[in-house]
Amino acid sequence: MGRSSERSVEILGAARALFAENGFEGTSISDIAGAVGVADGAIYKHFPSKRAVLYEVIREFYEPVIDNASANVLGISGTRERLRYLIWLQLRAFTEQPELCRLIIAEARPMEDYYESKIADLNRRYTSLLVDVVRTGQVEGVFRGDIAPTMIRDLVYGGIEHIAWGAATGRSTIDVDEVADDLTRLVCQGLEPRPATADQLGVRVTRLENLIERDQG
Amino acid sequence: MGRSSERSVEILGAARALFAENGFEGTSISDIAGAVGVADGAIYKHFPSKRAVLYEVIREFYEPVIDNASANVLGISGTRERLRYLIWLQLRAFTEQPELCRLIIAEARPMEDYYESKIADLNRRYTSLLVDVVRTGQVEGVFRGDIAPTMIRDLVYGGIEHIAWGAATGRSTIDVDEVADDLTRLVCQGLEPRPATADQLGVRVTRLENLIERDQG
Amino acid sequence: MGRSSERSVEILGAARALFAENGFEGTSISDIAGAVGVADGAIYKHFPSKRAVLYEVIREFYEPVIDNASANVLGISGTRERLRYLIWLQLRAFTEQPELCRLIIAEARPMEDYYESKIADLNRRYTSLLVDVVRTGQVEGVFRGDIAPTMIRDLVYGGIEHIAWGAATGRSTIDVDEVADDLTRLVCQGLEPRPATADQLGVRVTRLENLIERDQG
Amino acid sequence: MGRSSERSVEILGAARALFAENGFEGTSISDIAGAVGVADGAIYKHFPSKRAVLYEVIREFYEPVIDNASANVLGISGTRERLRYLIWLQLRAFTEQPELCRLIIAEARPMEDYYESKIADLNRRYTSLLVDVVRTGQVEGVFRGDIAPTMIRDLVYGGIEHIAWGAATGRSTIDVDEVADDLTRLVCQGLEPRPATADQLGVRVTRLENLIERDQG
DNA sequence: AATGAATGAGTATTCATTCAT
DNA sequence: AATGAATGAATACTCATTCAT
Repeated sequence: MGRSSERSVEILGAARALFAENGFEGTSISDIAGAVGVADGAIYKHFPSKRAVLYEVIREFYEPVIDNASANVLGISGTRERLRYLIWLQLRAFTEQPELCRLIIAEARPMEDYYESKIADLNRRYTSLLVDVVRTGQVEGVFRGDIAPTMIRDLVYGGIEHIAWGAATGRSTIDVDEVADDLTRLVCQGLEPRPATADQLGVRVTRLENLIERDQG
Repeated sequence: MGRSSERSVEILGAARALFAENGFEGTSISDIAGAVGVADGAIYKHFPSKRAVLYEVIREFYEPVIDNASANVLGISGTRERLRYLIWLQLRAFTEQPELCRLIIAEARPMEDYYESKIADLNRRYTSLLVDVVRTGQVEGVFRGDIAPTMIRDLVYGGIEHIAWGAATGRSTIDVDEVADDLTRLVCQGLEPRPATADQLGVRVTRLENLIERDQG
Repeated sequence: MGRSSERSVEILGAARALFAENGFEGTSISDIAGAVGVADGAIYKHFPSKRAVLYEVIREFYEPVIDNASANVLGISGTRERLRYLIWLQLRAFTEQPELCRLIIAEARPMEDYYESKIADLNRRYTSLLVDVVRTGQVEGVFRGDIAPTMIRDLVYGGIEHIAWGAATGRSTIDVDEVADDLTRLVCQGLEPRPATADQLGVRVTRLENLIERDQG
Repeated sequence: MGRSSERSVEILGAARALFAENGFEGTSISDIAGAVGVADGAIYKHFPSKRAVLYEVIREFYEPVIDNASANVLGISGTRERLRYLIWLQLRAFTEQPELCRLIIAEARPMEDYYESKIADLNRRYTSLLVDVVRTGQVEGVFRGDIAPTMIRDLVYGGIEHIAWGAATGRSTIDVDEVADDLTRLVCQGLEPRPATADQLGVRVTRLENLIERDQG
């Protein structure tokens, strides 16, 4: 495999730095070759296309994160703790490597062949960890069963993306642990199975009263 | 303003259709000029750049939605109902105009000057409606006060984006009303201020018992 | 039509000279643009592709020849004279413009879309003149009717191509009038309808005797 | 000679198949090396260049055909039969191996060094068989002596090329024996030495009568 | 307001050939 | 005989933007 040669490593290193700094479209094969100190054509001895370089850069960064997450999540007991771990992990990844995360979200994901790529596979493997945690929570009765676990997955990862994006672009700052706590508490409480409380019923009664008054007004 | 001339309207109409179909990068000034039936150069009598055309197309679509939302949200009583309305509105926008939403998310947002653009301003105005609702909820005591309203904003809009994206790209289907109900319930319940219930404590006690037993086993 | 602009004329002139000298593959768009004194991209305001330039160069040369041939051949009476005229015309074209003929034969014809191109249409129109002449000769009884006119067309034009090619590449020299006479005489005599002669029968009898002797040997 | 090593044979076999399928330009050294299962550079231990591989592929195919033709033509008695044999042989070659013939005609022949190559030599040796047959016919009085044998060679091989080309590209179909008969008869009759016949004179007299009447009308 | 020709920089990819090992 | 990484030149085509008319 070309993947293991020293030159491939050099190319990926240079590409990673350039992609992070200038984006995928903003980086040419010539830029990468120049940074490595080889001719343009040499890149194609190691990778079949520019996009393959991008995908490999992402994979190299993504895979260990996923392997690590897969291994650790099983060692954590308790649905809530597992959820918090996955939320915290993603927040930390975004906070520590905002450029690579931007690359994945803003450049790789909109590509038309993305959903057939290895990267999308990795992403599915990764996010399915959270789906499994939620599903287990539902089975054990810790979570309500009337909500799709995939919706929770989208809510959590979409939410984290937006929260972290603001921090990554310098428009806000976040404390990873604190945000992880807040999100976990929100989601767990939101998913908590419980009988209707007087409070909750009160809200619904108010709404009905309003509607009725409007009709009569 | 040249923006309101008949020709400008024609240009924006053609651009909107082409951008929606082929994306921003996939549409050339020549394509737009050709669709309108004018020479390439004519576009520049009405808009300073291709990107300005994009931003104007988005603004034209976005602004009425925001004005409508701003007006309506005030006519709705109850924090929960207001929240549900904003969630439902965003889900419907995504479901009915997936191409334009894709344009905003995947093409406009990654642009480097996006956050200084009018579109970002519009977006801020729009999403601040939700921030205000949450803040009001906190003031009124309906919501916990220990969580940043902006975080809720990011969570809700980021979550909706992911949920709707899957539907827009055909990988899943959603029922707008149902999802709006689910999300509203989840967030409201998650934000509900309340002392620990026996139920909730029970769960945590059980967990501790489990951990202790494991240590002793 | 861009075809009529002065710049188009300049481009075609430069392309014609360069194609004739260096061939199609041996000429780049940059070469043509450079010869005209414009930027590379300017070529594409007048022609959609490099191949379109080639086809237009050929058409410009070919069309008048064909129009002229179509008009004149009708003014000539007698099948033999018409045939000789077409043969002579083709020989002269090859002798006077060997490079352009080479371009058509060696570069345009092997192209995969050639048979769907305008050039192939022109060629068909041109060579069908000879088919019509032969067919008329057959109808009038001047030529035998037991041979396909299209085969004669292929024989004559294929033959001329080879004959003239040797001259064009400097490997031989030809006298156009003389060769035209020879070819015309050969083809007309070869197509002459006549009863079997003793000579001819003798040849065939000899062949049969040989075959029989071989079998008995 | 390295040419005869086992590896060389493998290379030529792979190259032949690939050239026939994808053409010379459409086949890369890498393709050939890959098909053989060796590294790219290995090809250059056996052949000095890609073009040399092409020429060798053609030679390997061509030489036996020529040796066979040379041997057989001497075993055939009668100028007409010899001529027919050569015509038939060439038609059959085209019909059975259209791809290799296409390779020679459309790819090898247009190459600039073709006429100095071994292939051109082979071709000359091959086509000179027909020149010799015609010349012998002239010496024996079977053919007119007032026509250059090389012209007959060009006419016959050029004609066959065009006739067979249409069939090879699927635009027509041919029956090899029938076409061989037609061509042989046409050429032999066309070359037949004979005084003007009454028939022939009759045609010419008629034409003159027509011309005179037209002038008087 | 409109034209439309011109710009000119920009770029991924291919491939025959070489050469140190 | 073989490797296979490296070369480096080569190239058609695109397109936002300008500007003389």
